Amino acid sequence: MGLKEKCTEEKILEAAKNVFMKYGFYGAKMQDISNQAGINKALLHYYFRNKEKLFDQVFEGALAKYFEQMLVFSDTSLPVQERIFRYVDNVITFLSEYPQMSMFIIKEISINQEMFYEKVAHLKKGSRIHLITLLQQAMETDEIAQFDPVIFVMNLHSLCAYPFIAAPIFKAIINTNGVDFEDAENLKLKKSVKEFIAFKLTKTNEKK
Amino acid sequence: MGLKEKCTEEKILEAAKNVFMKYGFYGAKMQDISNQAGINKALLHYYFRNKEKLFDQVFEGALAKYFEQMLVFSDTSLPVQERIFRYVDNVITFLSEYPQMSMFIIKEISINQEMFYEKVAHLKKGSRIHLITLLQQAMETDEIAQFDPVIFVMNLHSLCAYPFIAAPIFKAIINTNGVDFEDAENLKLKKSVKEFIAFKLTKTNEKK
DNA sequence: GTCTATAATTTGATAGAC
DNA sequence: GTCTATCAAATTATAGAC
Repeated sequence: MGLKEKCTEEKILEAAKNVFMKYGFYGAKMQDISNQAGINKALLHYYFRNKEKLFDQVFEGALAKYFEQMLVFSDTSLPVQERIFRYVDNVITFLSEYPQMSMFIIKEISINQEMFYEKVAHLKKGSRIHLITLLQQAMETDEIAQFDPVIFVMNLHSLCAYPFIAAPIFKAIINTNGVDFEDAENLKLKKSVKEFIAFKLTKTNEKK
Repeated sequence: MGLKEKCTEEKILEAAKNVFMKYGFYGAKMQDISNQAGINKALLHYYFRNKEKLFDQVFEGALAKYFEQMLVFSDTSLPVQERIFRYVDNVITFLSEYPQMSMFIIKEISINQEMFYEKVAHLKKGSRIHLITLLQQAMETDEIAQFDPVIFVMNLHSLCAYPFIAAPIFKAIINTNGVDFEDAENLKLKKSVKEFIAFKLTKTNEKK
């Protein structure tokens, strides 16, 4: 495969990523994608056969990147809290580069759940440690405090992902109040999330 | 307007709400809506002229309901923390009834931002107290601890809204682990969010 | 008000020249 | 590999009978 060929394919994938992420599968138009890639519409079909296959490639890439962020949970050389801290750093940095990533993945999954189960099964192969399992084990050895791990994981993901999902609405509301929520806020967000983690992992008041 | 007429219009709106929320504007098909409403496709146009106008009605209704949840911030008879607690109860109960609400609103806004600014401007007329303003005032009078109100509001909305947004993906991941995240978890979620609020509002360690 | 039938438009996909 | 021209299918919207 020549250099030019690969270049066109990448231009298409890049454009497809942008358009699919913004508009979703149905909202994205092949014409838009080819325009943004600066090539002819017929070439999309030449390289990817049809819309669905092009979408799949974009979607799988996004999902894989998202799951990649969680590899740090498996780093047994670090204490549990430190692993979670690093995950927070990773995922917030990652999402500030791809702010529409969470929304894209979730929206497409909510429309077509079956698709997801296949892809996840594939990604789980990587023998990674699940955060919930990790927390349960750390509670048994008293490395961390006792709490509901499911709720905690939900809270954690909420704190990290939602600010980017809700950026459009939040910006609109906040900006009308004279405050500005931009990338510079990421540091504050990381700090706040870690504060929450430390609070949950070290507090001693939740023993039912 | 007769009884039967109103009933048809409501059946359409109900069906349109379901279909638009699940599939978004582009993914929703007029045929699906009419099928689900149990009426003929042409009637959609008779009552609402076109797809866009039908969508607008659904969207505005959703947005208004969401903003309605925040009225409790203006209840000056309650202490600040109690207002926020009640908001958490309200919004989580509300979202468990309409779990696709947040996603729907955010997704459509991210596609068409201009639309939103009009609608928000309209909704802000209601002389309601903005939570950020409320927090700032409470900090000045030392009713609550000092912290960044913007990050806090972001955290708060994250903790409440994201679990419902991410329900499809979270269910898929968690369930494969043998755990189940269902409506019964709402109480635990409320408790956890309130714990976070109390922690932020009463802690004394953040003075830079 | 409600339906059937059909027009008009959009859009994904293909054929074939270069 | 890339383009133009065109097809085929899906979908919004309308016309007109009842």
